[in-house]
Amino acid sequence: MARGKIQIKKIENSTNRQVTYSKRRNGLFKKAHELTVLCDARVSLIMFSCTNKLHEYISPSTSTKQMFDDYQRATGIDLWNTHYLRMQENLKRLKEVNRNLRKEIRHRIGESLNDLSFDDLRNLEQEMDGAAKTIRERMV
Amino acid sequence: MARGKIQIKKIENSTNRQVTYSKRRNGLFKKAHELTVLCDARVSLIMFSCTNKLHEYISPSTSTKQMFDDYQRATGIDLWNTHYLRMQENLKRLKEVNRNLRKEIRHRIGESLNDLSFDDLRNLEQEMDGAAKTIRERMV
DNA sequence: AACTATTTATAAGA
DNA sequence: TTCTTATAAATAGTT
Repeated sequence: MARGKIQIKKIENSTNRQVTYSKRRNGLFKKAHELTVLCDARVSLIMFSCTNKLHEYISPSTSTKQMFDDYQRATGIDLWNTHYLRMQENLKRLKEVNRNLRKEIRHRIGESLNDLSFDDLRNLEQEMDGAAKTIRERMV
Repeated sequence: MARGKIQIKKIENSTNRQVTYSKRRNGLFKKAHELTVLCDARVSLIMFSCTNKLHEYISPSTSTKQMFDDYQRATGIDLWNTHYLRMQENLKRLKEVNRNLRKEIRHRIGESLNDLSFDDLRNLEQEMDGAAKTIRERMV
């Protein structure tokens, strides 16, 4: 029996804490579902116990991902930032590679030669002659 | 006074629905906070009313973003997927472009010539000769 | 927003 | 863990 007002402070006895967590978790889920149905609302309820066990409730009309997306839209907070940053770095790196490949092609068609030293030019010229020769042999 | 069991089904009168939403929302927040304190748990509670107004509770010891990250880690579900799908397509496109640039370079050093028609080869040869000439002029 | 009759949740004991 | 039950808390309907 519930004897006396309960105090809202951490339950120190870990067994009691676990039991209370389990009971109240179910209570919260029930309330969340009732709110969903009664008021046609969408509810996402995620909890981690102090032992980091995950429990969640999500309104049947939606999904956790949808709620996250909607939350982000509603708050303007970029929850994806970390992941996004990693991909952005990847993109940047690829664009740099792309730029260098284009530059190399320009050199091979005789453009942007200012980039190159005399030695570079000599090597390039020899490569070009060799390649042209290979191509001519191919065409016979 | 609460007269008779309430039925758990959508409240059709929109004023009543709004009032009930507001009351029960507060009840849910209170319960969520009590669970947080009593049981040392972390709770994220996000709701959208049927008019799409956002309300949320988050345990003081954490943040919504942290909860999303932890949720993702705990479930293994990649919630970022949709979000980075567009970036992934961008990455794929850039890789394809880079692949083509590399192929063009190979042609210009006399490799992978099987890809090319006779006309391609002739055009390439002429480009190469012109470029080699430009380079030689440069070296003078 | 406040009231209150009831229902509902739940703490502790079994 | 599940059930019981005394009591606290929430709340539906009303004002």
